[in-house]
This record gives sequence, C-alpha cells and structure tokens, in this order.
Amino acid sequence: MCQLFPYAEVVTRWLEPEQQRAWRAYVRMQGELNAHLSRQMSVDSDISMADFAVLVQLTDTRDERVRVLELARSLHWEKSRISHHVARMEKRGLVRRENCSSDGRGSFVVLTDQGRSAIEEAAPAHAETVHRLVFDLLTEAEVAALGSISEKIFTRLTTGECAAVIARCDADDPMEVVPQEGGCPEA
Amino acid sequence: MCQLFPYAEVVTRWLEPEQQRAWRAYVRMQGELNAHLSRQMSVDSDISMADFAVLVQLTDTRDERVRVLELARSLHWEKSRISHHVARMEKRGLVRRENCSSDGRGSFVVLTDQGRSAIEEAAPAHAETVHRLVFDLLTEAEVAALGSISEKIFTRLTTGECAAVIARCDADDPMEVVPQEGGCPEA
DNA sequence: CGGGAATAGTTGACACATCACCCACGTTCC
DNA sequence: GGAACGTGGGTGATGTGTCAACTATTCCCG
Repeated sequence: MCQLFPYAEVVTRWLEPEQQRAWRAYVRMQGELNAHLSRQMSVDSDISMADFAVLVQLTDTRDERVRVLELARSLHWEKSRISHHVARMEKRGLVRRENCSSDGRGSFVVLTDQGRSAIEEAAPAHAETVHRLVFDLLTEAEVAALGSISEKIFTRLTTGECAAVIARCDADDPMEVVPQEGGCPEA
Repeated sequence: MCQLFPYAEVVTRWLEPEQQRAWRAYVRMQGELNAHLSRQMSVDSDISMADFAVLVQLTDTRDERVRVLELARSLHWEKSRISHHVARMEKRGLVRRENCSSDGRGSFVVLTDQGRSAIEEAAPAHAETVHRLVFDLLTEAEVAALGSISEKIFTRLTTGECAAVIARCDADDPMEVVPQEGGCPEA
C-alpha cells in the first residue's frame, strides 16, 4: 500500500543514460563481488559468509553468547533464517544452543571453541580479500563517496515507509536502527 | 582494532577506520537494497528479480530468443543455474525451449507472449523503485562516483587472477593462486 | 486468579544456487 | 570410420533463504 503510488503512475520515470550506466555497473559489480567473497571465504576456511557474520556477532559480545532475536536484529535477518542457520551451524559444532533461564521462551546461541578457531582462522584472509578486491583500487575520496552513498541509501531503506515493510522483528524506535559506532566490526 | 584475533597481526592487513566504516555501510546497504528490490518486484508483479534479468536479456535480442550459454555469459550465471531457472520459468509459461537446428546440442530460450507481458508489466514499477531508493537520493557527482567505483571493482573481478577463479575451473592452467584443496578439483 | 494478546523461537514446504556428474553432439586427426 | 577430446546443456543432491503456520511462554488487564 505505502509502496505503490497508484495515482501518480501516468508516466514511467525510466533511468537517464548516466543513471542507467551507473546502475548496471553497480548491479553487476555487487553480484560478482558477493560471489567472489563467498567463494574466497570457503576456499580460505571451512565457513561461509553467513557463518562468518554470525560468528562475528558472537565474538563481539563479552560472553560469546547472544539471544536469537538480538542476532536477527543486528544481522537484519529474519528470525527463521537465524533458526535454520544456527541449526546447521550447531550440527557442524560451530555454536551450541542454551536455554535462557530468565525467559522460558528464549534461547542463547553460544560460541564453541571450534567456532572461535574457525573465525580466527577466517578473519585475516577475509580482510585481505576485501583489501585486494576493493580498497586497493580506490582513492580516499572514493572510499568516502562509497561510504556516504551507502549510508544515504541504507537510511532510506530503513526509515519511513520502506522500513515498515522490512520491520517484522524490529525495535519500536526507528532511529535506533542505525547505531553510530560499534565495537570490532565485521571484516 | 580487532584485538580479538591477536596472533595474526603481523601478516594481516586489517581495514583502516575509514575503510571499515565505508565497508560496513556498503555491505549493509547492499544487503538491504537487494532484499527490498526483490520484495518490491514480487509485490508489483508476478516475477522475481532473477526472472526479470532473464526476460530483459530476451527482450534485448531481435528474435526474442537466445542460446542458453549466451544467456549464461551475459548474466554471469552458471549454466546449470540457467538450466534450472529456465525450467521453472517454462513451467510458469514465461519462456519456452526450442531446439537449435544448426547445432544439435544447443537449445534456445524463447520469450512467450505471457513472458513479454510479464516484463512489460514489471519494468515501469521496477524503474520507479530504483529511482525512489537510489537515484532520488544522489547528486550527479555521486551517480558518477557510484558508476566508476563499480566499474573499477568489476573490472578487477573479471580480469587477471580473479577471473581465473570465476571462470569455470576447467581452465587448463594449474595455478598457485588457489591453495590446493578448495579450488579446482580435476581428474 | 483467568483469559486473551504479544513475544521468542521452531518447523515444514517451497524457491533458489551450487556442485559434481552425466549425456549428446561436434571436431580433429589418424 | 572411429577414438579422443572439447562443448552445449541437463539432472539430482545438498545447502541455503523465505513465507506461513505452529508451539510455548510471558505480559497485560480486568
């Protein structure tokens, strides 16, 4: 409903040639980059990008344990995705589940020793890959531009009408969605 | 920076703070944007982003038919992905297969009337979405920057060593780029 | 206290991507 | 003609993401 503009759709706004070029370049780049990062991660280590993301969240907390829903929020994943993925990671010994004593519904995802060594092994290679594929190519100005462009679009996506569609497991405060600076970030 | 991985500090190039910020912003933006575009596409029409990509390639050719491998190359998809996806699209009536008379091995993917109306219905809304989520937010300079950054990275990914990993592992040259186990299982 | 409503998390069905392997056809060279 | 090899394309198993429906617990309010 909020997504459609039924009354304003008389003439289509096609992309301008320069926008077209930029958009196609972005789409292709993003697809290739994702594919390459995933492939490189599984070559360098025994985990996937998704595993890595989960493990980063776990190592970021003091207890190396985190509630499932908090995981979902910080990763912007659906709760069922978390549930499935954690089940698979548990089967491989990277994490384990523990019941939450203070809330009978909840459960924790806990880092195992095997999970810790997995991410410690994977992280340096991943950082090196990101350097090689991205930052070695860009000037400081371009890095800044990439950051601000990304933040603009991300903010657009996570506030206002757009956020309403995304928000299923979201906090009530829309401003809280973009925390300013975290601890040791991913990558 | 990342005091969690203490033993690797000598060989590892961690990201600088500015790079860190830009990278995190990019990763999150790109994830959200993909999700939103997909969701919006299926809200506005009966096809997915992947369907859309295939249909665009088909409508771009004069005959509205294209060989499977050419489709794979222009989309940068694996051939088996094309095969599976075309099978599903065929089941839904969006395309059909035809044998290639000049090469008994080959086959064409052909746009159907239903496929044509599907993309004609989907395209304007998609263009509008891209405007709304991206280009309405960016200055001309930012559009240009996005394009050139994307092209740089894309070029890096599709030339040299990187391309070798991407290009099927049936490349004849045994290289040292990929550490033994993960790379190109031959034999 | 009791009975909804909200919350935390799981499960199953399905769509999709990847991998390894397969088959059919074409080319080359003998 | 036919073996060897490359190429175009398909198939099935498996891992992954999404949606809808479900269970179990907690919260809220009379």
